[in-house]
Amino acid sequence: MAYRTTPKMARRKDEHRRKFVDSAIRLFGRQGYHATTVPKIVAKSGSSTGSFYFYFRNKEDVFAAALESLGERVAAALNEEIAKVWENPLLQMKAAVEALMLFLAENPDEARILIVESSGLTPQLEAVRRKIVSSHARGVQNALSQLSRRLPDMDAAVVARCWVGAVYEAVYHWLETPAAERMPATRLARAVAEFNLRGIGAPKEAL
Amino acid sequence: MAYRTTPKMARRKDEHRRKFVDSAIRLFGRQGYHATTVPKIVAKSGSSTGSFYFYFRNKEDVFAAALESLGERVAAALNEEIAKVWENPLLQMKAAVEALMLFLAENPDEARILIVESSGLTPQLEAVRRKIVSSHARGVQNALSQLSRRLPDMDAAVVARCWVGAVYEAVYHWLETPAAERMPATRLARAVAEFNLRGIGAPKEAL
Amino acid sequence: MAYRTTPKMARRKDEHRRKFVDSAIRLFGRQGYHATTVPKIVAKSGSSTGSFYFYFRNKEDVFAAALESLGERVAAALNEEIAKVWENPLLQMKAAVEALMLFLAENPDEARILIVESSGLTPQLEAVRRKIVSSHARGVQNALSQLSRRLPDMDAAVVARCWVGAVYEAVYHWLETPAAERMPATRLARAVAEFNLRGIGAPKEAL
Amino acid sequence: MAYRTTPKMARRKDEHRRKFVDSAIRLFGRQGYHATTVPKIVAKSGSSTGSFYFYFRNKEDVFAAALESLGERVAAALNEEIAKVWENPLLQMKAAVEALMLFLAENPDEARILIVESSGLTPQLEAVRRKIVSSHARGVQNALSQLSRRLPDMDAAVVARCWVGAVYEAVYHWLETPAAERMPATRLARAVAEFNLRGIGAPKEAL
DNA sequence: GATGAATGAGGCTTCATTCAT
DNA sequence: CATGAATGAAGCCTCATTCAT
Repeated sequence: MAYRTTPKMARRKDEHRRKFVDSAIRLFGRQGYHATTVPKIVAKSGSSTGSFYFYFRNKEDVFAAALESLGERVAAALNEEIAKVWENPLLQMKAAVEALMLFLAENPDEARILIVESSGLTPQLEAVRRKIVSSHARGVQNALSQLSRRLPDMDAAVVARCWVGAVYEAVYHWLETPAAERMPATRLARAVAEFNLRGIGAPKEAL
Repeated sequence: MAYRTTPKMARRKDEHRRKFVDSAIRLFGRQGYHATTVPKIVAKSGSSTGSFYFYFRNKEDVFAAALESLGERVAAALNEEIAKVWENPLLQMKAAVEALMLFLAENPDEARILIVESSGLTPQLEAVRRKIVSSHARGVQNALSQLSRRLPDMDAAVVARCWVGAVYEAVYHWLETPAAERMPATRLARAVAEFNLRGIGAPKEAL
Repeated sequence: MAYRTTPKMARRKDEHRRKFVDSAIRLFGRQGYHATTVPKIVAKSGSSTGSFYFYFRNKEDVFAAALESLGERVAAALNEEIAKVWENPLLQMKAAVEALMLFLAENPDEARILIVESSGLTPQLEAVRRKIVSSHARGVQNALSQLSRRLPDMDAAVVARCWVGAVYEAVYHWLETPAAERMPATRLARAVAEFNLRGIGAPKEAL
Repeated sequence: MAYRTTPKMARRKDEHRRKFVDSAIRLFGRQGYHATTVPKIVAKSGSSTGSFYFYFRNKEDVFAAALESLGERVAAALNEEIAKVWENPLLQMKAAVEALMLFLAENPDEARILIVESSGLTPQLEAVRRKIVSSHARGVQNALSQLSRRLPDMDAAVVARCWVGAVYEAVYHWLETPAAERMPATRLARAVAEFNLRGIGAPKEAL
């Protein structure tokens, strides 16, 4: 009678699904959305077409899953660093830039997906991407609002976008540079953080 | 008799080719690289498949042509504005941001091609794109080097990337915003210019 | 201990199987053979794929079961009505047409399966279908043979087919007509019965 | 300049398209709609997938084309025979049944498509089928209306359906019968014609 | 007996590109 | 030079069926 879903089965299912997402991240990050075909994801996962479509509605759906998984990890990395300096908004902002940059520098596939591959796709995916990017921008906007007395008058939304754009482009360029010619990631992170802090008009001591 | 090509014929040929490039820009800008098919370009150009492949090696080739055409127009727009304030590097930088932003805001198809659609493509195309983006960054870097005595020590290359990234992301977000909710392009341009100038440590008077 | 199957279990088993057949009839009747997928039948039955394949060899097998179930019900309906007028072959034929038509009109899913959905399938299924249709035709043929003296010379087998074809096509067309524009089923039944009786050369009084 | 479409090219195009339709009729008639795959049609046509989709929007589209081609041929066959007896509606009806039956008996693939394969498909195809079948039914209805004074009161639309249904089922059954056991097609045609004429109440002399 | 995850063959379709006219 | 019909590789996805639990 009714061998219902055992916990063991559930775990296997989760792992199977995660295997797909992981393979997808690797492929999307390296070959891009369009060059990554479902058969490739399936092959890399060591699974079957049928299973793929058991777990995902379609290719777009895995991409969304990849993006979400990635978003969670970025958020976790950011929050951890920000929490360490909770008492000071300026330090938070600096920590945020640096944490984000380091995460992206250390996870190039994820970085490419977030920065270049997830634009210009379907509205669905744009929405997922926007959720992630906006959460970065919003973090900046929040911090800015707490600092408003001490900072020059600015259009917070625009500034937040500049802030994010500076990070993304810097990382992207860094990733495109042959590894041998790259500066250390930490130095890159610091430079971008300084640019951004100056951009929002932070006092020199904060740098 | 039998001279091969009259000047008139050459002009006609150029026009034919240009028609393809123009159609391609409109389509790539609105539908993206992959959604834009060769048949669509041909149809919009009122020409034929055969002619298309007479003028371009393949689809990638029109995209490159579109990108180059676009790059020239951006450069022209930038140079014109920069030339007006040639005596002052800081003013030049401000003029550059504003000119670039206005150009992109007024040419959304071109903007989308440059910012979002040309990522994740073949190395060939990435190279063309990078050439354009880098030319912007290089302009910034040059200006910076002239100012170095008056500005804080910075990693000029990184700063230049931040600078470009801020512009692109701000425009991108602006373009994605429904037209009814957008701020005026000029205000956006000024806000970004200020962010960037502050980012490079320009004195307050320069803003 | 260890008797294998109690009567109660057997009943449960039957019910389980019948649930599948009923769901299948609904789906085959409304969506057709090919549009009806095994997962759909399973879902509608509130059961599981595994169980489905325990009770049926394959999809074709449920369809056959559906067809057979349907055949039995049609036969029962016919026999009941025919029995009421057992003494008079002409009345029997009239009763048969009317009973068949009313059954089909009242059971549109069954009608569609019998008339339209079961064509163009495998030889196996065609055989099952033909068995049912032929049983109708045979009934007609039998009745005809009893009447042969009073009726014009005819090819009984052909006439029987015409008889059945007239019924099916009339019902089919009636079912395809939007409910609002349909004539009452009883009137349809009478009209077809008259056509058929005239067709076999029945005297006017019999109509 | 401008080697526009020559007549020769146009003819080739027509022939290419017709080759597809012919192959499709053979396959649809023998294997049915679902068992007939696009690859099979392509193979039988000795052409290529690309060409197929150049001439037809999709599989449904060839089926419609096949149905239409078939409809035209049936109509032509009917009209020819009917024209020979234009002065007498009853003779017309008889001629119509016989012509239709002979056409179907001589073109079994077409017959199967019309009678069994074209039901229960998409609304689009149903519409095409209905157009053909209705043209038969309408022919009957018209003839009936001219005879109404001399015939018993009947529901003309229903009678027309019965008429068509009788023809179809009789032919279908005849086609399913092994060739060795079949009666001659002409005898079948006459038997069905008589059934139908009696069905509409034609006087004995007309048979 | 029951469950539902897993499989993979194969269908439909698109589109970049070639080539005869 | 121009035209557009022709090609076929390859992608996405469905679904009947199996099998471990």
